[in-house]
Amino acid sequence: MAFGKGHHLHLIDGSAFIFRAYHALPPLTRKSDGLPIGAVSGFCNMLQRYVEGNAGGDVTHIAVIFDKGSHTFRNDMYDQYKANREAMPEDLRPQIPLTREATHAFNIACEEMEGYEADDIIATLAVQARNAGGRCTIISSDKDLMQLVGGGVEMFDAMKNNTIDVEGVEAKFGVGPDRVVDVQALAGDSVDNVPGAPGIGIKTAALLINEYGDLETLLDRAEEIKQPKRRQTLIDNRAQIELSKRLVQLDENTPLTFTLDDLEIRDPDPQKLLDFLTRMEFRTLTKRIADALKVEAPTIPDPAPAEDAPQIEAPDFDKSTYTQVGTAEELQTWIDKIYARGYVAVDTETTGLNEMTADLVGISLCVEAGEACYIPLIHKANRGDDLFGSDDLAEGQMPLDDALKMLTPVLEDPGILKIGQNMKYDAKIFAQIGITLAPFDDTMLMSYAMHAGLHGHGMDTLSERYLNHTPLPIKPLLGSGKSAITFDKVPLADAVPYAAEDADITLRLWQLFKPQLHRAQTTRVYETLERPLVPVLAQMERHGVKVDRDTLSRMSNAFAQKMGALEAEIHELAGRSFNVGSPKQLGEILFDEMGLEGGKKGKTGAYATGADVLEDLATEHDLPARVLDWRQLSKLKSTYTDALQDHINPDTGRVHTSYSITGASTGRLASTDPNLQNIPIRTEEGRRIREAFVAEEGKTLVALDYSQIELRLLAHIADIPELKQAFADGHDIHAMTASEMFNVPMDEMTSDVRRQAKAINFGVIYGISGFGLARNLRIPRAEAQGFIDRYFERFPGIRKYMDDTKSFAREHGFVQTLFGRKIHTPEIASKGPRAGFAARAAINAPIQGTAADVIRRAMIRMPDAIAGQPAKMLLQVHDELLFEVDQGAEDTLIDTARKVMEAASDPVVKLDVSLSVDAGTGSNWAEAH
DNA sequence: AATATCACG
DNA sequence: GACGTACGTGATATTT
Repeated sequence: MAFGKGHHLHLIDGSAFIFRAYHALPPLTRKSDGLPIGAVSGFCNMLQRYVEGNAGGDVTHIAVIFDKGSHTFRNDMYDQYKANREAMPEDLRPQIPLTREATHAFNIACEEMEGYEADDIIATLAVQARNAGGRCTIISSDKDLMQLVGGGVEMFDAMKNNTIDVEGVEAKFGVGPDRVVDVQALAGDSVDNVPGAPGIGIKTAALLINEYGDLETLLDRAEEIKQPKRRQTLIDNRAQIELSKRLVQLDENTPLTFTLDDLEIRDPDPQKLLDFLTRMEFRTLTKRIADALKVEAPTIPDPAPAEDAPQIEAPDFDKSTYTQVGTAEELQTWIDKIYARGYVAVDTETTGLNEMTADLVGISLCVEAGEACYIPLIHKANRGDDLFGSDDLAEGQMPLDDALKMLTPVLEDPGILKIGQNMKYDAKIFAQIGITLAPFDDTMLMSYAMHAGLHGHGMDTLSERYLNHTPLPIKPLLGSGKSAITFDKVPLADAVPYAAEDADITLRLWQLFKPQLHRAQTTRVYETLERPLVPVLAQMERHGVKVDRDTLSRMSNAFAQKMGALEAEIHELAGRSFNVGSPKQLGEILFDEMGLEGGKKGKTGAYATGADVLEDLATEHDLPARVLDWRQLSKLKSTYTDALQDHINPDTGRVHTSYSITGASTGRLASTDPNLQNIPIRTEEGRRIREAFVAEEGKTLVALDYSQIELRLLAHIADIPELKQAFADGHDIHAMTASEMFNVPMDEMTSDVRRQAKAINFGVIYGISGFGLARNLRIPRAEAQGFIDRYFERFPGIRKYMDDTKSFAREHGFVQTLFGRKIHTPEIASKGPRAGFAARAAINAPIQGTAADVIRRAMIRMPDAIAGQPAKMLLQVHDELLFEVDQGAEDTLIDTARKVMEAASDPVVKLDVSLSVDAGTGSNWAEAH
């Protein structure tokens, strides 16, 4: 039956798929010969997912459309068309023909045409489909295709998972699809190098087109335009605008050599498809598709090890080879294997995620890829959902004490390397029962040292990316929500494969990463900045900080009262009651019901009601000001005075945070459960929460913080003599900047002027923009830009640093700290606003990252330095360390700790600026700071 | 599960 | 009046 009513054609923009796949994935190579295949892999995955997602839908016809060659009829019209395109990356070029092959392998129509862009073919097909009475969905978010939308044609952005219809086009261009080319002709397109009219963007263009109806009328009647500059632009550039229109206008009459009927959906030939995937050596995808096609997955042989890059031969994952260890004899054979080898991958299973309260349930070991065991210790005989089940232990387990007696010498043997994934967790679990795990390697930290900025470092991510293997999920074992059980209730038949596999994966990752670490020259970072931090953090976390429940509870009550009063007042002012905590309802009250000006809706259609918006409104009305007060109290109560109480450990009376070593790409730590790195300090009311963080009876809290560490490092890294001098002279750096920028003598400096200068100094660290500074300081943009210009004039080295850093990142895909830590910035190569984000992140990363390295070094040296003193390090807050020390021993501690912190960069990095540390003491954190 | 908001350096 | 814009985090409440 010929294509017509009831048929639905899907057209995939092939180039868009390829580029997205290329940029979304790390540079994967085919194992056997090193051929880059990352983009092909991503392309196949996206294709597969797309086909899967539409199975059972109404799609009847499908095709992937590609560009062919770089020369098209548009180049004949205008030789600069797409002339500013960057050359295709070297490792992508060989993958292009493979994506065509992939499309054929999936048995999906694959079309291209010399001299035409993919967009023209798509346009022609879409129009044909529409004229035949059918529907067409274009899978692309390319704005050049938006002119086709309407009358049964729509677009689908597979990345954002949303459909672009006529309304979507109107939201983007301000005109309907039929006038999109007119707007594009005027606005031009920097990506495709379409000139358009200088100084006119989409907003203005839409305005003009809507006023005059269409481009031709507008150009004919250009004389009538009131704004002189705009009028002149249109008159002067008429030819260029008309050329632009011809460039953006898609050719709906491409001479196709096929018809819509040739695009009818076809089942793939399993043999052909699997052949292709096998040839590409896509292990995971081959398996998945074989499963979907209900045929046996072909095996992909591992390549022979090459001379220079030793490959470890690893068998496929096979959970049937994992064993359960239940007797002393069995355990002894494993211990013998460990001693024979000198290393072992270890993983613990516990009753929870909180190491302070979780109990050890079992231990898994792995000595060789595929050879792993699980030693269950306290698994229950019955599942937890059996209310009347006894607490009897399951069969086949060694007594806990016997097992630990045998394993402890191994775990503590200095000659046996223990390999783990996130060893801080296991080390804390073992520390609870008096076992000191050492020495160890940690695959999570190895990945962090090599891949920071590229992806997360959890086991699932690493296994999928580097072993092509999806680990067994824990969810089906534990359940979720109310019916969730702890691991000791998991039947051993399920527990053994799950637990043993984790150890197996860890060992394989270690075998893969260990040699790479050396090749990537990140060993020093791993050995000096990551691994030694683990025992230090484990100690701090286990020690915890004392938090006074009564203080928090009293504050909660006081906040609740104030909030109640404010809420009544707010409802009064609004004229009705509503949920003050709902930004959606608040926005409707403010902008719809009360009619306040300046309501801006975000992409979800809700009004923005952030603090900046409310502060502006506060000059007009009392309600926004009350809401701001209410929000502050609400935040303090829910996040701090209420929630912190729940984190007080009943056994220790202290709060034990958990630091994530790999959470922040720059090298900073992150603190969770609870986050103790964002306890309020900036407002008086919030600062009082720190009064609840107290020293134990007879002890004192000591806080030491680096003074202006990031600016000092900026002075060194960007090599700014004036800044270095100011630090050497002990001048207030923000005041000095203010003095320079605002022409205010130092002795007449007001705190407000200094505050502005401080914003500029920090702005520089963040990759400043006139817009950002203007918004931060609430000053006109031109004025902010003026400040920045003067700043760069005064400190030209700063601009050079920013430019140099950006080009380094573009060339290498990463930036580095003074200590060699690499922070990858893959998005720097992307187009559009993402590149801007990436550039600013690249500017910030060496500074923030070096500061993070410095305090890490101080922390690593601290335990030895203060050994013998009655003092404990409790918390780290990026540039601050908090200690608890016996009363009377404060001065000695401050003396020691300050020396360690100030000398932390020695001897690896010789800084041109000194590091300075401020100290404070008190019975609570508010006083000590 | 996503979004908005706001706490910190 | 092209465009969108400080860097790095985590927790909570509301809404989908």
